[in-house]
Amino acid sequence: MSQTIATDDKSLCVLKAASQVFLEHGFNAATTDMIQQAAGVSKATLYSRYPKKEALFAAVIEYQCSRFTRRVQQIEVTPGNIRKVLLEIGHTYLSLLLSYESLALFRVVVAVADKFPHLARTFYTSGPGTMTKVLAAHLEKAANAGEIDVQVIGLEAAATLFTGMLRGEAQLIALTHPESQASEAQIDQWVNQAVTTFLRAYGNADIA
Amino acid sequence: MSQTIATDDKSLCVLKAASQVFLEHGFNAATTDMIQQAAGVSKATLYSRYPKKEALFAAVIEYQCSRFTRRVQQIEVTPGNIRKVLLEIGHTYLSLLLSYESLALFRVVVAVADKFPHLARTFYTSGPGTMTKVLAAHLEKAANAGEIDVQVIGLEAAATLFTGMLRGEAQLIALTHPESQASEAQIDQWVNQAVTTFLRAYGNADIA
DNA sequence: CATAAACTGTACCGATCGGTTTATACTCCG
DNA sequence: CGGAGTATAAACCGATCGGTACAGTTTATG
Repeated sequence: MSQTIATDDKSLCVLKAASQVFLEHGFNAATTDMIQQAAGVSKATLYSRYPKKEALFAAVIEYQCSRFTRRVQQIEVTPGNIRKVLLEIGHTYLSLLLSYESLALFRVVVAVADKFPHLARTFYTSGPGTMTKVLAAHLEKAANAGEIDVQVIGLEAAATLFTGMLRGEAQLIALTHPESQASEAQIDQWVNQAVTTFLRAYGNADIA
Repeated sequence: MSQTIATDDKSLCVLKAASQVFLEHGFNAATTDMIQQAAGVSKATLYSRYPKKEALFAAVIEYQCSRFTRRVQQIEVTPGNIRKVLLEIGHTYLSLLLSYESLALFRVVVAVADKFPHLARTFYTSGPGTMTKVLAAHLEKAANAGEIDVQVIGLEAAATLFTGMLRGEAQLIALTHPESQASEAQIDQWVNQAVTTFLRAYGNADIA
């Protein structure tokens, strides 16, 4: 556990290089030679830090998950009405989700979920789990302010439904069309549709 | 193209065996020996039908996609109000989506999307694309009957938002928790939440 | 400078895998 | 009967990969 987090200059260097290689090629196709070369480090050094390929892979995934969690938690919104808040959160989250690293992490983790169930669960908690919590907190504030009413389904369910709408089509297209990058306008459209729908369902009439 | 579809007894046998092996292990981890053994066929026969591992893989994915499309198109609903229709479609689709084969197909296709962009696009069109079309048709009927009003965003956008809500959390949990199978009650809850939210947003008041 | 530790580059081992070849048997058709 | 075509099991080839061994070089320390 203490060794999964790089405490060393070289360890961190290896971790970053391994992140690149694993995220680009996946677990099987990534070779230790590629990682060693990308890190500018000899094979012996690599194996002195991480005894097996699987251990290095686990460290990489946990590292990337923690980075992702941090970026989700750092999402800040300028105060305003709930529509503006949702638009801002939605745009930031969707942009993050459609970034190369997020998509690659998703691909890799899902691909090896059977082999590393522990990492898959960590990914779920780090990504969607954290986002649900963050969003639920904002929804609660809006509910207390009387801007929305989600009593019918609860805060968390409302949050996951919103992120579901947000993510749904966008992530699917990004995953299955790896050569094309979503435009900013396209992202805005997805966010707008999700926010509009959510507020029509749970926003108070004078806001929607 | 004409050879990607099995016209032969043995070809079909190989295709089915290869489906099992590829869906379970992914492209890299699946070996031609495993496929040959599962098909009860010699290596020479296998290579006489599909010249390379990649060709066999492509045939498998296309085959599975076409099966998936057929199953989506065959979703039939007993006539009734839009809420009942959405509940029924939602339940059927979500059950299909959370089945072992669907999840495995998703995992495999997404994992190799960079290597086989063509297959990834085929998957998108076969799965979510078809579902959107089917659902949009039902929504159109409901709109003509005055049960819903989706003029604000359009039929297709409404359909993708609904499937997004439906799929969102459910598929994510299934993908990252491979050892646990979603219960029927859990599926019902997801469907109910999505339908409720959708109708609160776009259903006419006397129905919601 | 001396010593120990760590690093490097490379060669190597054993295993696996995609794909080919071979030697043999079965089946159909004239 | 006989030959063409196709099936099979099994050995085999070349390449790749995870991991180890090792001889020599750098670096930190006292």
